[in-house]
Amino acid sequence: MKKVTIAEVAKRANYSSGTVSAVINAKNSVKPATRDHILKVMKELNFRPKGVARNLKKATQDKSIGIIIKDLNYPFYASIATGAREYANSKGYSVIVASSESDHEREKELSHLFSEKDIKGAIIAPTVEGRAEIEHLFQLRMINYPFVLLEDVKGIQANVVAIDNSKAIKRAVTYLIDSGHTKIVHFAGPPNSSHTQERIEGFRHAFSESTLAFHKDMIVSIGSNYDESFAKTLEYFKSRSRENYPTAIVCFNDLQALAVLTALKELKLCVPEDISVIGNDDIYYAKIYPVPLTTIRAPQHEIGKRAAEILIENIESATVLPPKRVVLDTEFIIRESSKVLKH
Amino acid sequence: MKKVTIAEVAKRANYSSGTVSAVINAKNSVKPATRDHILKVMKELNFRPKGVARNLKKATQDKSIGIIIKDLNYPFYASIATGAREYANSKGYSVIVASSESDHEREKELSHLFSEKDIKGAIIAPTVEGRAEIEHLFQLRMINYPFVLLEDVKGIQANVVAIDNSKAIKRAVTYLIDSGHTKIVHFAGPPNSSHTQERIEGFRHAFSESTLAFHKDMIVSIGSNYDESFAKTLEYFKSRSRENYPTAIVCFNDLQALAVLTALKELKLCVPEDISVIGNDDIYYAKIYPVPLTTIRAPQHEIGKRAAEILIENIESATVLPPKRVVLDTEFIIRESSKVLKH
DNA sequence: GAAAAGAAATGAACTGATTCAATTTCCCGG
DNA sequence: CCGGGAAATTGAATCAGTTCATTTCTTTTC
Repeated sequence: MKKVTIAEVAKRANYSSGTVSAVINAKNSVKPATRDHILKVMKELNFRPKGVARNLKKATQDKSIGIIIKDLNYPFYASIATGAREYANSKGYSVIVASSESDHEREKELSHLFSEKDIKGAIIAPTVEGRAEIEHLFQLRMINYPFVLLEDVKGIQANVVAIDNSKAIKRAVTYLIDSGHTKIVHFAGPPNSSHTQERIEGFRHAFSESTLAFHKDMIVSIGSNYDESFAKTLEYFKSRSRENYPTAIVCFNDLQALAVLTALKELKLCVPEDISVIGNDDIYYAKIYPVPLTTIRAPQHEIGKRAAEILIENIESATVLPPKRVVLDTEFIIRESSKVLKH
Repeated sequence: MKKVTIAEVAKRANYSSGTVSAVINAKNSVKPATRDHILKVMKELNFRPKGVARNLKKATQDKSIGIIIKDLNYPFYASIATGAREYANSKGYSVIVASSESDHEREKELSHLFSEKDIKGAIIAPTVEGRAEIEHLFQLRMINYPFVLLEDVKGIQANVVAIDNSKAIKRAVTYLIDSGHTKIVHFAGPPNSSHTQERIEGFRHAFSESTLAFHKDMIVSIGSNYDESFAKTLEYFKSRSRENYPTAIVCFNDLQALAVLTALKELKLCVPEDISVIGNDDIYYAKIYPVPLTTIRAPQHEIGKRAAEILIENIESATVLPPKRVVLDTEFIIRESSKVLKH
């Protein structure tokens, strides 16, 4: 199945390529009868003019940026994308989004796709599996392709807009300790995520600055998707006696926290009376939930906006700019899923 | 600021364009010293090879499709996109997503963007504002650009994968009527959406087949975003006496239904004891909610999958295929937010 | 140190559209 | 039926890279 070109259409229709081009571009210099005839031939041959070739000569260059997120369905990323989109749109850029599904290979493919399609730059939530596989980032850098990462990646100095996960969790845990909780556990995320590591670190750090001792049993791996977290929560509580229940759970993220809340309800445990639950991210649905979730708010909108800002600055710069690193503050939001035990 | 071309890099580096090209493409026929030198010049000039030109000659054509949804943050669309992505990926296609924000102009821009970038085809959730502005679809059709719509659009016969909104709502309302509800209202969506109209139609239809009379006060316009729906629900109940409260509310979509549930809680009205609430779509969060939502499930995953299937079939066809129209069934899911009044 | 082999670099042809000055066709008034 | 201006059409140049047969430069070998 060979590609049909404009030349073939022209030959078949007995007109020149210029006229066919005029038809495609809806120029009004073409006689209606000619136009109809050429359109008919185009349809017969299923002629699809190659966008790549069309744009080569075209004067007007479109402006567009891409975002590679890890999960289309997790509202956290959708909000970041929206923040980026709003800023980019205000600067005249279109925005397209793609999901890597936390798959390093797919991330690589997508970043190639973006650069090959002349998407002017990319915001990337990077997935680094095992040892740092970051050739694709160096590849982008080689062709001076502007990009901004949403997490630090070891081994490359690049534009980064991120939050301090460790500090954020530490703050929440310190709050729990200060409010009299002693039996605190962390329901941790997927082991291969750098976020998981940072959050565990923050958890430990809070203990090291308190009078309480950290114990590794306090870290419970509980998966990242809802169903898995729900099941593992049930399992966790069923496998221990009531006096060994924690009084507070710090979750990896809000979706997981919602799963925990639902599981606790099924176990007839009350939140926050029996157990305090703290989430992370402050996704849209965290505050909609009937027991509004105490959580650590990542400024999703702002993250997207700042990333887009830096990206566009790089795109429009005539020279290669030095990498920028922005760490945004999180906000600890106390709602109704946590309670103070003593003062 | 003129575009830096490979020729300039070549001249400045004292090598030929072929060698520079070899460097860009990481061919190993270049002497390391040469390579380093050319890379340095590339960086100095901030040379960004134009993807468009690179791809013109390249043998391997990438495979990719695009999806234009209306809202990145509404899980309904994210699920459709995911369904499409999974199928497309299995066929070797990359998928990119863009949001039109229900803005017809943006939809038009994005569809142009896709075709110009040689994204091989598009799935489009169309926004038709006021009179049918569908030139951009005809534009796509003219260049035989494959696309699939997620709603019927008047005035054009195209590939469509959709659900029967009217029928779906009718079913829910008939259920309510059969379970003894007499005071039923419909909290309708944004007036300019075809979905809103179809759902109102289904609501009326259920009444016309029952012994109950329809009255236009049963249709309450309540916006589409959460905050607006929440506020308007409060307002609705505060502006009438208790004996005029409905016993059942059929909502435009699930997000709205969640807003209604939250508002009712604030009003100290119990669901489903005092009032039954029915949603629409069955978004992910509908079942996570502590009062699991009775709703009408649109097979989001399936919609995306079928759309991608038809799209790819068209992309890979040597001839122009006749339009296909697929209407998928919805499923009425009774959970805990609704109750039967009598039998 | 010359010949052969291998490595590195060249540059013109090529990709598939658009563009636009030049040419041909059409149409209308005299 | 002719002339001239407008309308329609032509086709070669152009866009910015890749490709690859050919040439030039290095090594290696005896």
